[in-house]
Amino acid sequence: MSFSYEYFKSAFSVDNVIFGFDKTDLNVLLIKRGEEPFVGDWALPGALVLPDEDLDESANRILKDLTGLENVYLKQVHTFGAVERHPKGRVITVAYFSLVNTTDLKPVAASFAKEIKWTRIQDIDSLAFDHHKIMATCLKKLQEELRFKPIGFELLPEKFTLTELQQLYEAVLGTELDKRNFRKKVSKMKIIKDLNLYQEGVAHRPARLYSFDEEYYEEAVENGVTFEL
Amino acid sequence: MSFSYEYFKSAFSVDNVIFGFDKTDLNVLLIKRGEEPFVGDWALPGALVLPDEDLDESANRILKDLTGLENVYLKQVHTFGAVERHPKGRVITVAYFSLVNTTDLKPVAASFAKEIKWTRIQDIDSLAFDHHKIMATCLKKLQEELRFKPIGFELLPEKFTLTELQQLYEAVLGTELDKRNFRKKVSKMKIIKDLNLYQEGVAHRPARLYSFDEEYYEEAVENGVTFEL
DNA sequence: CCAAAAGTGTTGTTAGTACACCCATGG
DNA sequence: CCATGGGTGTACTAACAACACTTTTGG
Repeated sequence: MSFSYEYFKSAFSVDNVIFGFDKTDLNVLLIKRGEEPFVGDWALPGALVLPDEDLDESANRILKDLTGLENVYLKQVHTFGAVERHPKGRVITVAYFSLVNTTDLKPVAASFAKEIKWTRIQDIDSLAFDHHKIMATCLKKLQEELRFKPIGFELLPEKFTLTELQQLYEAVLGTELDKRNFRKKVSKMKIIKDLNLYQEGVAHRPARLYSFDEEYYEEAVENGVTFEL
Repeated sequence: MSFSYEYFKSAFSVDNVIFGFDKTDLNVLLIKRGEEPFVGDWALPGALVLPDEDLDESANRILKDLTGLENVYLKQVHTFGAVERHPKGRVITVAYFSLVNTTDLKPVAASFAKEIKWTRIQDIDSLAFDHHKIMATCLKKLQEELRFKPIGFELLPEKFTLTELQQLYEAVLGTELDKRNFRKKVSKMKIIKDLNLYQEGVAHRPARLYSFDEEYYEEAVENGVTFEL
């Protein structure tokens, strides 16, 4: 392949906005950069795309390096290619977001990071490169998706209560929701299963536990069940 | 910028699905390729991204070369980066669609094309590279956008009738719509202006002409007025 | 028995859907 | 006067929004 040489020198990267949820807040996994440029600044985890690697694979690799997780909800959002976005040359980056269940999850700083941490979206101020814009774009996309597809379950543990589900929606959408209307709507869709189990050891009436019903879920994600809340 | 050299040889391109509408059908502008690979096959118009060119600029350039048009509705849709998608090397392509009003428009075959033509979407069978998949993805995106944003006007001439608008929605969404309900919905949104003008020279009762009201339109596009039809 | 969160129905309002006839023009 | 598409209203149904009290548990 000669024409890229003749053309110009450039690179592709993938940046991944990894969302997690912890009972009340929506969080993003950030790394502290260990390399120039922007050493010591917080940034989104990302990597150059390998020669024999599809874009989705690359996003999955980043996710696995940091969290050990595979087969997680992953969505390509937008490609950022402003000429000056990388101070050292032309780097076009494809942004993805992923949704992970953070229960029992200990992220580890991979090779390209000095440090790693979950940060509440409302606490993120500035990030390296144009990563703040990338994060904002991915958040907006997540909000849109959540309104029309039942992907919220991806952020929750296997067993969850309806209140947890509602808090998740409230955290992502940044709104308050009516408890009764929320439950009415959720139960009308057929995607959750009542496990006939209850919370234990809580100082109040224990909540029923639910899991989501994969059978209905798949088609609901495809066909975009309206989940306007 | 050294690391791209050390890394691997690759190129970025942009492919543009240019949609037009001609009273009854949704069309896409296709070119007949004048270069290897796939010489003589029909393909989407596309180009390599120039060193000092943003992605959106690149998509605009393709559009201007072929149609002479500028300041047209243009939307980035998805980036395709399968390792084997280009037989001569690694080329990652960013797909855009644009919406153009085809009245008084004569597209010209630019340098990279031997021939150019509007093709009805239902008549497109196979295309070079993975362009059929790209086209299908962009069509799906257009359909989604059209349901929630009033972007259909971009495909129509300045003055249009409500029946033309309805036929456009039917062509894009591939459904039939009820005339009275359609009109009710359109008039509830504040984005079109009655010009108090009528069609001339038609062998039936002449239809009123409308144009869209840019003042309301801008915010409706931003905020995503529900235009579910 | 107190604190804390779980759970549960009804009513009014709004948007959606289905449907059929008369009107204005050119030929 | 005929053919063609333009234009209009109503009744039924389904979804949405607002709202307050009783239940179950741990401490």
